[in-house]
Amino acid sequence: MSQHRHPGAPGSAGAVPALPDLPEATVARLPEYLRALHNLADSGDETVSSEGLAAAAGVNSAKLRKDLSHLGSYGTRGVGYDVALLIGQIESVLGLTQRRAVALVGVGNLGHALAGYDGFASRGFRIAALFDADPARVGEEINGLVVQHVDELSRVAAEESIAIGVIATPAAAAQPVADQLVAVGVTSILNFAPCVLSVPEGVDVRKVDLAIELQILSFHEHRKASLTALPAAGGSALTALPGGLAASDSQEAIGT
Amino acid sequence: MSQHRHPGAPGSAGAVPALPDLPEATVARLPEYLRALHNLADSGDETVSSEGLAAAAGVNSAKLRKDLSHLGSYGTRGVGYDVALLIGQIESVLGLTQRRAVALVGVGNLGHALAGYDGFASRGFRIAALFDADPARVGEEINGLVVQHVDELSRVAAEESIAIGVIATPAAAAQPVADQLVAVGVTSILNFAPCVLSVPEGVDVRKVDLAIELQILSFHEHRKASLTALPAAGGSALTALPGGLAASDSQEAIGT
DNA sequence: AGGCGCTTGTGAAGAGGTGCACAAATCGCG
DNA sequence: CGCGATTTGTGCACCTCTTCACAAGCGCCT
Ligand SMILES: NC(=O)c1ccc[n+]([C@@H]2O[C@H](COP(=O)([O-])OP(=O)(O)OC[C@H]3O[C@@H](n4cnc5c(N)ncnc54)[C@H](O)[C@@H]3O)[C@@H](O)[C@H]2O)c1
Ligand SMILES: NC(=O)c1ccc[n+]([C@@H]2O[C@H](COP(=O)([O-])OP(=O)(O)OC[C@H]3O[C@@H](n4cnc5c(N)ncnc54)[C@H](O)[C@@H]3O)[C@@H](O)[C@H]2O)c1
Repeated sequence: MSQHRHPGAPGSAGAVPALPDLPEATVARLPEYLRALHNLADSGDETVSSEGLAAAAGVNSAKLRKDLSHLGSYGTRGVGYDVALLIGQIESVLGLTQRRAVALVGVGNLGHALAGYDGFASRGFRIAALFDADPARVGEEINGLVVQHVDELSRVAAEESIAIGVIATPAAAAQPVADQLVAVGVTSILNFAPCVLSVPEGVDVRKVDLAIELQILSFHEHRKASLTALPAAGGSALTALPGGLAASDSQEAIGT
Repeated sequence: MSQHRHPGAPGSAGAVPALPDLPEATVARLPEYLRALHNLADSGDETVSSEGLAAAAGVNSAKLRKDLSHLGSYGTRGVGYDVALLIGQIESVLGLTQRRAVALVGVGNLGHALAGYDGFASRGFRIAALFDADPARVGEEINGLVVQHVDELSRVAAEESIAIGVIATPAAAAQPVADQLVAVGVTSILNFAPCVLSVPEGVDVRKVDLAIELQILSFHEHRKASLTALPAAGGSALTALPGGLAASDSQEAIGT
C-alpha cells in the first residue's frame, strides 16, 4: 500500500535470526489488535479469547491467532490471552515502548486538524514540532506548539529527535518537503498529499489519500448498482458497451 | 483492508458475464493511475507508455499493464496508451461519470478540514451535506454549506441522493451514526473514527486511522534501528529477550 | 513493401496471505 | 487424580496477487 524496500535479508547473510520478521499483513493488523486490547483493558477484562479479540478487531479468529503466533506470543490454551501481557508484547514489537516524536509539515486546513488531535498522544506519539512555509502562519500557536518556519527543520529535528515526518502540504510542495525530511535524517514519512514521493532506499513512506478511498467506494457503489439493475434487464446490454457502462446508475442502492 | 463481503457470484449462477469483476487490488490502484493520468493530461501529453505511467503512479510497469488489461483497456503496441481515452475508461469503471454526493457526519476538528477541502470536487465528489449532533455547531456555515442536525439526515439523504457517508465523529458515536446512515440507504461508508463498525451485508466500509499508519511506520523504524544496531553487537542479546526487545533504540536512524 | 525497434498483453511461476480443521495443551470439577 | 470442556497453535490446501519473460502487434523509416 506504499513504498517498502525491505530486502529479504540484512547485510550479513549468516544465520542471524534477527527480528521475528513479521509478515507485512500482520504488522498492519497489530495496531488494530492493540486498540481493541486497550478497550478491553479499560473494561476491566484481564483475559480474552482469540474469538473475542478477533470480533473486537473485526477479523477472523484464525487469522488473529496466526498473527499472534508470529510474534511468539504466549496465550494459554483453554483460557485465552492475558490482555495486559499482550498489550506489552505488541507495543514492544511495534516499537511503541518509547514515545516517538512526530514533525508535522504544512499547517493548513488539514494540518490544523492533525495538530489539534489528541488521539496521537494516547497511541504512542508526540507531535513535537509544526512547520509551515507561509510566514503568515509561522508563530501561530496550536495546542501549545508554535508553528515554525520550515527552514528551522534541520535544527529542530536534531533537538527533538524527530522519528516520523507527516506531510500535509499541497501536492506540489510534498516532494521538496520529503527531500528536506530525508536530509535531516527522517526515515519514516506519512504523506497526505495526493502524489507519489520518491525517497531513497531505507526510507518508508505511507500515504493517505482520502479521494482514493472515496473512489474505491464509488467503484463498489457503481458495481452494486449494476448488479441490482441487471438481473431483470438481461445482462447483454452491458457487455455490448466495453467502454461506457450502463446508464442505469442514478437510483443506486438508495431505497433498497 | 476493510470490510468487504462480495460473494463470488451474484444470484444467477448462470453464464452471465456481469462486470469485468476486477481484482480488489487492481481497484485500489486505479485511482492512483487516474490521478497520474490527469497530471499527464495537464502537461499536454496525449499518450503514455506503461513504463511512464507506472513511474508516475509509483508501481511496477508489469503490474500496471495487467491492471489495465483487466478492464479491457486498449493500448497501442509500440506506442502506449491514449491518455484521454484511458482517463475515460477508468472513470467509467470507477463509476465517476456521475458526481456522487457525500454526506459528512461530525463537523469537529477533522470534519472542518474535510468540509473545507476542495480536492474532492475535482476527483468526482460533491460534499452535499454536513451534520453534527452538537446544537452549538448546527447552523454554522462552511464553504457554503450549513451544518444541519443529524436528525435531518433522513430527509436530506433523500433530497440529495447521498451515495457515500463519511464519519468523523468520536469513536463512541461512530456505530450509531453508521446505523443511521445505513437506515437511510447509504451503502458506502468512510470511517475516520478508530473503531470497528458493524454493518449489514451489502454495505461497504473503508476505514482511515492515522494512528495505525503511524504505528506501522513505528514498527519499521524500530526494525531498522535493530538491524543497524545488531551486526556489530552479535545478535544473541536479542533472541534472549523474547518479550522486551533490545534497548538500543534511542539513536534510531537519525544520522545514518 | 519490408524490416526494425518499441510496447503491449499474457501465460506461467513464485510469493504471500487466508481460513479450515484438528492435535496439543491447559483449566476446572467431580 | 482423571476427565471433559475449552482454546491455542499450526499444517495444509486454496486463493489472490506479483513478477518475469516473451510472443504478438504496431508504427516508422528506409
Ligand atoms: N483538507 C483535507 O481534508 C484534505 C483531504 C485530503 C487530502 N488533503 C491533502 O492534504 C494536503 C493539505 O491540505 P490542506 O487542505 O491542509 O491545504 P492547505 O492549503 O490548507 O494547507 C497547506 C499548507 O502547507 C503550507 N505549505 C505550502 N508549501 C509548503 C512548504 N514547502 N513547506 C511547508 N509548508 C508548506 C501552506 O502554507 C499551507 O499552510 C494537500 O495536499 C491536500 O490535497 C487534504
Ligand atoms: N482530528 C484529527 O486529526 C483526527 C485524526 C485521526 C482520527 N481522528 C478521528 O476522527 C474523529 C473526529 O475527530 P475530531 O478531532 O474531529 O473530534 P471532535 O471532537 O473535534 O469532533 C467530533 C464532532 O462530532 C460531533 N458528534 C458527536 N457525536 C455525534 C453524533 N452522534 N452525530 C453527529 N455528530 C456527532 C461532535 O459534536 C463534534 O463536532 C474521531 O473519532 C477521531 O478519533 C481525528
